[in-house]
Amino acid sequence: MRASERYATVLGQVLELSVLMSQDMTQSFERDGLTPSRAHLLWELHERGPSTQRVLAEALDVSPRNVTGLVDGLVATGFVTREPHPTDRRATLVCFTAHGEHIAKQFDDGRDELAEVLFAGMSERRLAGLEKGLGPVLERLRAALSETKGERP
Amino acid sequence: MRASERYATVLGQVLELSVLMSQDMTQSFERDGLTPSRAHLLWELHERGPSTQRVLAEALDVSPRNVTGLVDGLVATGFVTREPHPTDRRATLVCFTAHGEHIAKQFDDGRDELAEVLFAGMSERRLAGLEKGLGPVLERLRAALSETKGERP
DNA sequence: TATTGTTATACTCTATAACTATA
DNA sequence: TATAGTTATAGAGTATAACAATA
Repeated sequence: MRASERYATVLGQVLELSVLMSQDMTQSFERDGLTPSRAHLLWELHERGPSTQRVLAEALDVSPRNVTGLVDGLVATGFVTREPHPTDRRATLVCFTAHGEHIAKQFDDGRDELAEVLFAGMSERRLAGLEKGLGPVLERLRAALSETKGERP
Repeated sequence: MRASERYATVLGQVLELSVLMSQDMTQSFERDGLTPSRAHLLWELHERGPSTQRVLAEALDVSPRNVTGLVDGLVATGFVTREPHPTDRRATLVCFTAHGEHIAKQFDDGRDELAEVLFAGMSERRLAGLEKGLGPVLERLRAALSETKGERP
């Protein structure tokens, strides 16, 4: 098989994988009454602990105004609260409620379950091959994206 | 390395890949003044040739009303036209303009470029490893998704 | 003066339900 | 009666710009 054909085959797999993963993610979020964007915010909050909206806006690469809306929704549905920032009276700290914390922890479990679904019973050799193949692909994709992002300031 | 650790590593790669791919797709679409959803419609139209909105709605897994809006936008920006269906006067055929056709063909080129970015210079062996690793992952993910989809009728 | 978050406004994507014209 | 596409309505996600309170 020629290289260009192999490229097309593997790229097809990568593209399908990307589509299916995003479907899978979306479905898991909906399970808990969350939208994808709100779940993403919860995930970042889980990673960082109580954060200002400014920090969340940067983490999500989204406008501050947008974070206002997402946090509004999460407050209304009982996932997070807005607490006063201890030293900066302009800022608010977004914090988990007990329920929000619980759901966020389930994200970790969901990840483990997904890993089990995808890889259970795969040989160590096959897994290593996958890892070594994906590594350079990711590096190149990261590089390509940061280039094109830098091009438009 | 234990299997569960390997799982976590590879799953991390897969998740990042999925996020980066969707970023890459989004950026390429924007390049031509398109939104992601409209570009997706164009892609399906490119695959199928002139199609009714009903067919597009099913292909995109989206409501007929939504297709009306997407086609409205694409007509307004000169990518497609609505033509009368030759035998069914209820239906309209969505067809490319010359400009739309041209952009849709560029999608194919973009795919080739992306393949080049991701895989150029990779050994045949590494590529084969990647392909053989991704195959079963995709199968399992497809199966998992069709299961959960079937669960909620 | 600069930063945090908000209000104001607008556009895209999405859905369901009711309706028109046709099959 | 069923289907193709529309109007009507609604909600989420996104953005920019102007503004208040605070740093």
